[in-house]
Amino acid sequence: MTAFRPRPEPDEVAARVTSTAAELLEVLWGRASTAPVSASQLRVMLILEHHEGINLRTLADSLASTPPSTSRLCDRLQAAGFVERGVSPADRREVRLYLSGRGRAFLSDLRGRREQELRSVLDRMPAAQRIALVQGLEAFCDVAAARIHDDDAAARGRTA
Amino acid sequence: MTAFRPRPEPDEVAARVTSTAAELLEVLWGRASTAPVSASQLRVMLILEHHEGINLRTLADSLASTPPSTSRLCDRLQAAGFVERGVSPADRREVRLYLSGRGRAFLSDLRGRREQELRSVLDRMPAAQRIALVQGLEAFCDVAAARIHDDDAAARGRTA
DNA sequence: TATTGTTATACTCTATAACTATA
DNA sequence: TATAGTTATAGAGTATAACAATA
Repeated sequence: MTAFRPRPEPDEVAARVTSTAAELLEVLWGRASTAPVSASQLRVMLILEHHEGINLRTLADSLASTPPSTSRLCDRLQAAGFVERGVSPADRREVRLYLSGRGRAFLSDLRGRREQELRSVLDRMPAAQRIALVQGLEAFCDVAAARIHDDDAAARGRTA
Repeated sequence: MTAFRPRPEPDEVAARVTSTAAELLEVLWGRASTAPVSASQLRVMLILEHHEGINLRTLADSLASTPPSTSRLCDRLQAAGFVERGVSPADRREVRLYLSGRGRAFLSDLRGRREQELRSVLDRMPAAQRIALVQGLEAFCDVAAARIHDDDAAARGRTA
């Protein structure tokens, strides 16, 4: 089906396996309902969780979306009580966005339900492979978080 | 932030780490554009890839969606040339759905771009952890695929 | 004049209800 | 009558363009 590949690189194998695992996880997590929060709203909350007081334009950039769409998303999240708007003391044009207590509680609950789905798989794995998985994923998280952070900083540099 | 947890179980740690890794990956992959295919359309194509000739109702169930929404999704995928509709020989009410050659080519290209994003992380990991990750994820994929397959079969049992 | 955010409008995705065709 | 699929209608998400308020 795919083109001929002589001696696949180790990183290529790793990328293929990780890609497959992620697609399976997407199916698995599709079962842990995020209601009453949509996927888009969830992305907003995940960003707000780590960027207290971010303004609307930066949030739109982080979503790779536009200010009008993001504004409407925040309208509904605010109406639902998961997000709060405030005015910037420095610049009265700017809106400052916060995750409410209810918003944080919701994320915590959702993570609990998703991790339960995960455990149903992890429980059935041989212990040695599970330990290897954790060790590998911890390193993966370190590198991925650093990369995402660096890219965000670079994007701010270009914008500012 | 979270409740007191005496002696966390190994599986709990594994679930938390996997959950974190998945959230990071979601951000990372958000950068590999799926245009001109929406997220919903992509889910349809991923299911059709492994279920040749599935009918519309079963596809809707697999998406945890409804027949009308799924029908419209297929309208657009068909118009774009990624999906084909056929009539069932056994029951003329049923539609049989297929991924077209263009559809398969698109998935292959998307996977290539996503795996490139992944490699940018994997390349920066220590070799030992990368090997551990692959070993762990292979076992994860085996168990997850089996679980998803079992659940699908059980769902068919309840419906039929 | 430039920037931040919102409102106006149009298209996609989603759901429920009503409908057509087949079994 | 029951089932497979589509059409009708309404609400949410998204984008571009036009606008208001502030810098």
